[in-house]
Amino acid sequence: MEKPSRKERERKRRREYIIDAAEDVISKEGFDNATMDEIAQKAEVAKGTLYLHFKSKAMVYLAVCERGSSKLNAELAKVITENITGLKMIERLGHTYLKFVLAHPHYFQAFNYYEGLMNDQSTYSSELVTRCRENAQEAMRYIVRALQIGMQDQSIVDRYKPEELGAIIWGASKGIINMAFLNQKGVDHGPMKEAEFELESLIENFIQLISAALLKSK
Amino acid sequence: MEKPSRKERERKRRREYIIDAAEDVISKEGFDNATMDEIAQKAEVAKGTLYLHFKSKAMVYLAVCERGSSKLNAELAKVITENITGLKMIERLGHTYLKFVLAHPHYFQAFNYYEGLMNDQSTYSSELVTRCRENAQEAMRYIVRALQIGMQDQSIVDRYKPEELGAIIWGASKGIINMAFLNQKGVDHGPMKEAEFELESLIENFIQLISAALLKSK
DNA sequence: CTACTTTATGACTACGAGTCAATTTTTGAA
DNA sequence: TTCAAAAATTGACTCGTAGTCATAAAGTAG
Repeated sequence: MEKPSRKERERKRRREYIIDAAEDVISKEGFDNATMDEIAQKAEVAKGTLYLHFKSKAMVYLAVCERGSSKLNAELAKVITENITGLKMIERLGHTYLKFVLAHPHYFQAFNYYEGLMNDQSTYSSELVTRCRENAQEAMRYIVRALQIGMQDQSIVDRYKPEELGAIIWGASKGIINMAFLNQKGVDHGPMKEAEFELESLIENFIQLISAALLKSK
Repeated sequence: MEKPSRKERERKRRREYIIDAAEDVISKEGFDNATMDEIAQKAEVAKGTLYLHFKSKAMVYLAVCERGSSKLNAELAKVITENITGLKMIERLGHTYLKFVLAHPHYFQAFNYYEGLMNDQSTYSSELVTRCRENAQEAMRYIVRALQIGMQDQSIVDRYKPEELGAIIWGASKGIINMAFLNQKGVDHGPMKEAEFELESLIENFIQLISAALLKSK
């Protein structure tokens, strides 16, 4: 009989719709000011229904994080299939990431939310946390893959362990983009008031710097 | 007459004591779970008194951030006075930063809190926000200074603008340390489960990578 | 149609941030 | 030393929001 399956799909659809609503509210109100009541209203369900699908507000936010990181991974995956050198791939991954967070700033906030949660109470474990973590691991694996390709095709020095280098590049990219984001908010926020660096130029130079360090000079 | 000054000092002392209490509570309960009531109790004042010194919970947290960044800057400043090459200074700054956040994880969380605030509502402005921002700028300026020294003493290539490079190194360092922190929480958290990278080794390699990119090879 | 199960609802509770009228302490003039 | 005005302190209170749960509605099947 198809009924359990149909019901399951129905449930999934409703869940996705709630996440849509959450994204709307978050984008409009900001992460801190969004309320469960608002999200419920936007999703056209009662608050109680929200809690049938998500155990807590944090879980809703993590669902947004999961969706965002899945979307990001889909774009990163595309880069890996391109027929270019490993070094060029690293550059392309950086640009793809940058473009993604510029296009979807609320996902970037969701990523930060996830990390904040993990930092605060490691006592968090759930299906969603696991999936967010796995997505982050996957993103990093694309970088590692590009590094391996680059070491193979001789475009990248093989002095480093790709896994460790991948972690470094991933972390550093997030840090730089985070900082650059701060600078966009308000005229003179962020630590770089005096110099008017553009987010793009900053990332551009970072990629260049990494390339310089990775370049097989010979 | 000394009275207004004495009163002022008295007030300052009380304020510092409240920040002490906030740090205690934050360290024990975590940033999210800390409550104003707890902080008040720890500081041995009524909640109302807390609000005479700080306009909101956010301001208490920003005060912690400001104190932390001031302490960090004091340590970074010491490095700048050492009689070493600019390149070596960059390494030493990185290690100093790492040591600091390991010793005071709650300050690191406070830094992240500040950045989260700035990301969420740019509509925040106050004496404290300004000071936190200035402290962040100061930290970055130490890096820039080291880069300039390095370019002077020929230990660092002068291909890049020191200000921009400084921003990159500062942002990247924060990102890497943040990620490495995640990994410490719980056995298999963070995006680097499979490989057991140590925070230290990660930063070590990052510094090496930067050095490789900066090294004046000739 | 009916009895039973599943899903949805929103009034309600719990809790913590922030307020403020009342109280205590400090100050300084007489 | 006294006393009244000013300043500092208090904690009971309000208010908003996360999360709950008894009740109602919708769905299912015999």
